[in-house]
Amino acid sequence: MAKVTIKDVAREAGVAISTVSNAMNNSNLVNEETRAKILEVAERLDYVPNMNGRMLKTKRSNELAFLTSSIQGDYFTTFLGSMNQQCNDMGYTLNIVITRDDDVIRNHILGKGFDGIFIFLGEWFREAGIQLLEKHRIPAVFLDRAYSSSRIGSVVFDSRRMGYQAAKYLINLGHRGIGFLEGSMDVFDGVQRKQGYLDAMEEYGLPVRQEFVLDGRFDELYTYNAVTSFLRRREVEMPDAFIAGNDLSAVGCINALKDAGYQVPQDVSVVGFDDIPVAKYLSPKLTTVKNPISLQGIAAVKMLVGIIQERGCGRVESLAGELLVRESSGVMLRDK
Amino acid sequence: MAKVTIKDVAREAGVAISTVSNAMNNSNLVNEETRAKILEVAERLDYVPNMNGRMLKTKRSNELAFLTSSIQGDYFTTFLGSMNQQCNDMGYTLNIVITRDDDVIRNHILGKGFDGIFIFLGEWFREAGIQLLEKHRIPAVFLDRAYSSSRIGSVVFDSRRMGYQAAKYLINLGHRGIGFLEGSMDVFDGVQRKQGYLDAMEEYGLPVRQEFVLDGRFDELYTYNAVTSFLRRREVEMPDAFIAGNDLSAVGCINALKDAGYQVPQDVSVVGFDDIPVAKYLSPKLTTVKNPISLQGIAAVKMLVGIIQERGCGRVESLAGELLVRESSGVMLRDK
DNA sequence: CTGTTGTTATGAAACGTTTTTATTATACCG
DNA sequence: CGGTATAATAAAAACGTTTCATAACAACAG
Repeated sequence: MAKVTIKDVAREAGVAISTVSNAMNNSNLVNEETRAKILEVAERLDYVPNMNGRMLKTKRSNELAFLTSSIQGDYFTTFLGSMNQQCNDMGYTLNIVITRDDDVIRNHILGKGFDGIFIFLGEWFREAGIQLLEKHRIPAVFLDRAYSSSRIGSVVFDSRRMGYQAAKYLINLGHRGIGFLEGSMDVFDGVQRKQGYLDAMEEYGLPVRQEFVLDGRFDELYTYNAVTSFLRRREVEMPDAFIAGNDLSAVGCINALKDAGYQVPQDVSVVGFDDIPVAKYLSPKLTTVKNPISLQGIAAVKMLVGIIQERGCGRVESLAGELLVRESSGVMLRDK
Repeated sequence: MAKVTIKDVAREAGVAISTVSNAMNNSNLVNEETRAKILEVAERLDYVPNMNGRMLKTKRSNELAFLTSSIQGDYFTTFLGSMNQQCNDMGYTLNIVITRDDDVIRNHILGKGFDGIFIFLGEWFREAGIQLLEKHRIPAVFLDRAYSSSRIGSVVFDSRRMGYQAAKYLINLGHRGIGFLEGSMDVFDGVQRKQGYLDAMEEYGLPVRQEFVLDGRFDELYTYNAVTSFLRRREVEMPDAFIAGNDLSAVGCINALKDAGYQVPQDVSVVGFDDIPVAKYLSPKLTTVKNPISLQGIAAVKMLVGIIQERGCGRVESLAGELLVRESSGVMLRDK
């Protein structure tokens, strides 16, 4: 069955297509009786306006795009759930596009007519992309970096502050040799969390021992291997605590410690980031910094819509988290 | 900066717009020299063809839609990851749309010009939706029900067979009073898994005791409550095993049993469905039926693209799973 | 010199809308 | 009854593409 267009409706209802258009768009230019007739016909024929035709004319789509390099893990789904809901509440449809391809990214930014773009592409989105956004004045909000201009904003988790707080918490427990399992250094949160940790160590006059800073890449297995090989080098002194770049990394770390015969938290405390759903089922239950992902998503939508509707302009919004003390940390007292 | 169109490129390159179009679409109608010039200009101006204009003409978008009522949980992200990859490999872009709204569904089916649709809407998609697809001959593949016609197919997990196998496994261990924690009865997998369980019970001549069949709704908390209140009714005899509709439900069940003082699997065996990532971290590690989600996603994409390109027609494809025996089942011997 | 063929480039129509402008019908007023 | 304001509808242009028919031009055969 051929696609039914506004013409079909017009013919069937015996009016001009402009009248159908007006009737469908609730214009008050059309007689109530005529409108009723038209709506009845439209309903009967399953008429749905062709979005391409419409957008070509109106230049507004009420569609937002979420460009992301991945949706694996609870982190992303939490994000997407809250953002999708908030978009709907504000009258927009969210299109989620998983890609790492420059051309696909370009097409979505320039060719699809989205009203605005959320960007969570990490290393897959670089300077050239920002130039493109700026040059063509595309409203955008970053979720994984801090950048702002008149039409571009960011909503980020204040990883630096929370990294600082996590370290301070361990220091106050009496820990002194605190190691850090850094995430990816080309990711905003990776850099910031580490910086927060360094801030705290410096504030308390504690030396940062380079051999206590391992590369964990936000990955469970990678961290497991890194910690295991670290532990094998028996000549090095042991840290009495680890801050991991995220919860997955913390899990890898704990498993490596256990497998090497250490007890968590009796021998070593471990703190993670994010509070993924499993965190509280692990044994020991994971002490972690809760990431207000849903709130971040909602704030991002509000900001982007604000920019689109010219009610606001781009800025960097930084959200605090919350340290959840569970079982993987905290045993050590000052006297150990 | 105003959006740059094919006209701008044409003017700048000193050719007609039809020539630009031909040059961009690799037609061999255009002189190599001219094409080079045009591509250079297009690149310089950041020209990206407007998809709406293009689709209006061509009626092909190379875009597929995935309509889903939710993306919470590893189940969906696994799906989406594999499907997205497969779509890209086959030259399509996947648009993920989370919705439960009839109008949004209608608009996406009829108004956006998708080449085809994946549907995972459960109870949010009913008979009227199928009628719409059929009437307008929209290629579609269901992932959560078995339906087929010339332009519509399904790729489903063979839940019935696996429900049967799970029950048979428990029966062979010596279990006789096997309970079932049913999922949602308006979901394909919910119905099928239960049916498989009933098949096995019947085959082995075991009576199905209605009071052993509880409503778990695929939900951890809901199941926890259901099992807890079941256990409180002390007059009823205890089942010696439970098959849960999915892993979440199994987790709720195990927690309820533990909290009531029972041991798993010493007192009661529990088997789940899906093999969610946490399954192997739980204590006891969960015995479950692995759901070949990625394969299902890939098969679905292949089927939909086949229908679109008229290389195949709709049918029901049913994928087997695999029983993973871990720690939450298996202790009982015939002599208990 | 005419007609044919092949290669490139162009002009114009079409896709399905919205929107602006024009047309028609109706009612009202002096 | 002529004129004018008002309401309802229609016609036409425009949005950015693709595509098809046509044009321009050269080369070449007869």
